[in-house]
Amino acid sequence: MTAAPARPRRRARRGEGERLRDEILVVARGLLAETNDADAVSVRAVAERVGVSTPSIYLHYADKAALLDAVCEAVFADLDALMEEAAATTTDPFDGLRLRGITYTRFALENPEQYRLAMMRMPGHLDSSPNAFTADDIVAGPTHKHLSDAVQSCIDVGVFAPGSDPMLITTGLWAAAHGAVSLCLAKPGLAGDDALALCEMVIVHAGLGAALASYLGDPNNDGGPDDDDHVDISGQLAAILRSLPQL
Amino acid sequence: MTAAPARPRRRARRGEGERLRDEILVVARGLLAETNDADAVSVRAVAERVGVSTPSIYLHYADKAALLDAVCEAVFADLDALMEEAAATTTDPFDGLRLRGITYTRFALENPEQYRLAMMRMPGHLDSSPNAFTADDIVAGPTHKHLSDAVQSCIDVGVFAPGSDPMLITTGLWAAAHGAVSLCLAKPGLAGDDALALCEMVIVHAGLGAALASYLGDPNNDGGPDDDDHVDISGQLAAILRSLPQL
DNA sequence: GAGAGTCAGTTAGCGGCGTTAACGTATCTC
DNA sequence: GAGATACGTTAACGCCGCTAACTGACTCTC
Repeated sequence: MTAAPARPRRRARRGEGERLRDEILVVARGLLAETNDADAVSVRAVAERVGVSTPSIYLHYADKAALLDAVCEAVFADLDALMEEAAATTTDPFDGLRLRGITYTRFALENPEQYRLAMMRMPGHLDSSPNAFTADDIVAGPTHKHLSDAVQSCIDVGVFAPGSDPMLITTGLWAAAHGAVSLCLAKPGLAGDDALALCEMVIVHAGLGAALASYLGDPNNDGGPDDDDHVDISGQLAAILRSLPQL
Repeated sequence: MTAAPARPRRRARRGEGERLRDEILVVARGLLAETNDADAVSVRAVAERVGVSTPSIYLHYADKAALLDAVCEAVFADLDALMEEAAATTTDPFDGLRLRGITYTRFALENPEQYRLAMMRMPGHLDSSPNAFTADDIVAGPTHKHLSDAVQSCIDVGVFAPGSDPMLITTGLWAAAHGAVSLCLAKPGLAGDDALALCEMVIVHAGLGAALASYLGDPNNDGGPDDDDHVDISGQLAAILRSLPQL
């Protein structure tokens, strides 16, 4: 059986071809959420569930990758709103970064397969299209913009040293949050029983580290390529840290 | 043609069944390195290249996932040695952490598909076996041990505050390095033209952040679940950082 | 209202994949 | 030489993504 829909689908009227497109998207997204397995979201399975023949999918999506991309896009459209909603609960810029990060990682932990599709695929693969979520999409998207604005606010209040590159810090923070959450997803158990707690720790550390580095001037990055002046980094750092007041 | 080997393969002698197992592993690893695409490493392609029929693979590996796991294991066996070699060039514990991290990320950037297979796959997928590189394998492996020893050395010299949990810090540093490199692999262009530089930055920031946090006592983690005492975190932090001596 | 056009699908099929069942055959033991 | 058996082979199943070719229903024009 190619498809045996209980009620044999009223065919779309003349101008309503787009209706099926949306229906396919909804079904694919639902199937992905149910199975948490992108392999289970086959073109055939989606078509059957929609109640339509397999090749009909290709009338609305160029290939499977395009369909999955659309699903990711739909899912990620919610993420930025969630992050900004979370950040709105504080007025402190540094805390805003933290809240955004926590929301980001929680979202990923709650939508693992969607996150994997959007952020853990490598370009050039069979199941990955050229139109997929690229670096350009990330930088152009609202999330990156909101994040870098928050970083700029931190620069303004002096958490990051004046003159710091907000884009670089933004990317670094994103990388840290992504690393924590993707590691938790790929290697469950590594973070113990509270993955979100590890993610928060990594995020906070990344923020603090970026702040400290911006004021210290990155060690090992000061003397050109051949800086084998083996100073006692650990000793100096420890001395500085020991003399710190409690927060 | 199922396989047309130039010289029609001498069949293994009675006790030498294991020879083919190794040969398959070598071919699979080579194919992966050549194509940089796990999808190109099909059971059929490997078999043809070895000069053997497809089902013969299953005499030596339970399924495709098991074969890929074996490839990953073989590749990653080199990584720990590389990292320790790099760390041996310094006596400073904190610098040792940094060098290990850089070596780790460089290895991943140079062996992207192998790294992806080992660290960016999620369990429960079709191409992922239960025997795959798990959290337990990581913790039990030499790399994690060497890394946590180095973290302990940093605690001993006071870079991380006395009483810090070395395992937690180790996992956090690993997450940061993983995040930087996996983001560079999944979203090329995000790090600009020098992915390794971004990775190094993220690694250094993670280390500095963990150090600073260990002495500050994590802010936002001090007052129990309902710590809505909205102190001016950014202001306090900025004040502390501004008073820092130059390294 | 009859014919033309085209939108929105269908049926049939290709080549590839991972995997299994059933069958051969070279090699060693006695 | 006669089994026994380790080491493979041939054939096939059911999935997959994807394409070519066709058809029926609607709508527009004359």
